[in-house]
Amino acid sequence: MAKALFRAPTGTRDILAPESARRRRLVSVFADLAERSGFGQLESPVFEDIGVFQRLGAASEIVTKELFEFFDKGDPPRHLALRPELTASVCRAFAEHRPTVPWKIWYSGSQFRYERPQAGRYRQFEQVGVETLGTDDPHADVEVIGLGMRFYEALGLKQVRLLVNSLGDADSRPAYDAALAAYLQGRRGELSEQSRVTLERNPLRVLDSKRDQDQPVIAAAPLMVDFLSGASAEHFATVRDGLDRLGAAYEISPRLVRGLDYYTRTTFEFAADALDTAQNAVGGGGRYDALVEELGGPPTPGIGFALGVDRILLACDAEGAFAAAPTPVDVFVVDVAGGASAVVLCDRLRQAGFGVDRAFDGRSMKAQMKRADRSGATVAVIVGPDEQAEGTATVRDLRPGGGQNRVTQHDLVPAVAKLLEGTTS
RNA sequence: GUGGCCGUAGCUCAGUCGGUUAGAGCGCCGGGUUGUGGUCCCGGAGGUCGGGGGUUCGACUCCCCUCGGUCACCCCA
Repeated sequence: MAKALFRAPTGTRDILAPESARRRRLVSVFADLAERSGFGQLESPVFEDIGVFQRLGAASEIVTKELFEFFDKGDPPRHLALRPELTASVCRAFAEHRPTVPWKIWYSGSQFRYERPQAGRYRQFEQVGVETLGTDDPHADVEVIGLGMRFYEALGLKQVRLLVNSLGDADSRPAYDAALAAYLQGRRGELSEQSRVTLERNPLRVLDSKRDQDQPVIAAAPLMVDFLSGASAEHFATVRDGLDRLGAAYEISPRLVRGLDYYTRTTFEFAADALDTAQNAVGGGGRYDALVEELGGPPTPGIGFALGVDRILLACDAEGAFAAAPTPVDVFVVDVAGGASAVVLCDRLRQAGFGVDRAFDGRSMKAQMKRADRSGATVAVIVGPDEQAEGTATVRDLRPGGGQNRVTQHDLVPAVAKLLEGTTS
């Protein structure tokens, strides 16, 4: 047995059928939902000028150490990076094209982060998402969050929890940051070594720590909700009211921070309780009211989310939802008279709209019938020397107790259609 | 980037205290008389035991390195 010379790079993988079809269906469910909600698709490049992502914030690990970056062959070379997320690309596209607002888009695609892989975490991973730019109406927040919620429902997931928080705006955030930093500095000695480093860089992120040692300090930390400006508090209240009107079950999670530095006001996360791994966030997002401007566009508020396809599928596995299923063909053509007839009959049946497969390499009838059975086909079309000589084909019903009869090749399509009546294909 | 665990057929796994030609199930291929699948029976192919080095008379087994996987921290989808 020859040994494979190469394998998929660390953190990447091949997705074979039927899992690949399942992913395609998932994206299709999302696309339908988004388009029915007035979102149009944006396809943006897989790589961008590295500056697009560096605007995400110097304190984000995503841009400080997780970027796949490279130079192209330009003169001078361009400094580029594979996208680690899509919101920045969306904002760049907005600043570049200046579409009329509100601009509502959805996307799906691969993203890349250089991290150590683990359960639900890959270096190349796929997300679907939506973004609404050009309005800071809290009802836009509700529409976006509600869309995420309905998507999980559409997949059949039951154990997805919605967590919401507000990080405040430019009027409320500085006071909170100062209060939090002061508090954490005061209890610095109780924090883990890593949290002390985080504290210098971005105090808010200390709230994200999962280390046991930090929990007592975090539990007593000042809360953003107590620092919200009037406008921010009102925005948050309207979002919550809207979620209530949708019948959404959600939890206020006052320490929900999220990793991207650009978030303002509303932030939220979808946690899959069926996943007992550390990576149980199957989606997350929030409002980013300054990002477009950061990227050279006009001041433009935005709200959106990204949902992790890989993790959602893991959650589906855990809940037994949205199962992968092989896509069977309708007809299997068995040709034991040289195989030339199968070439023509397959083509004719496919043109008639049926799913059709066949065997190669001149295998025995028994072997080909076995293939036919395993293909999941309902009907086998058999051509042996007799049929070939008289221009006919044997049409066999592969279902238990099914019979067979011989028809002229001219009548093949209607004969197959008759047998397949009532089956879904 | 740091740490724990794990690498034996395509897949899931056995493999004794270090001892002869490394096994099973599933899958795959072929056969069970004249052209017919599923169940059953028989047979076959397929592994330099992740790679390299070391200890030993002898290594799948013990040690080191390396690569890969996995889980956790970190980070986040």
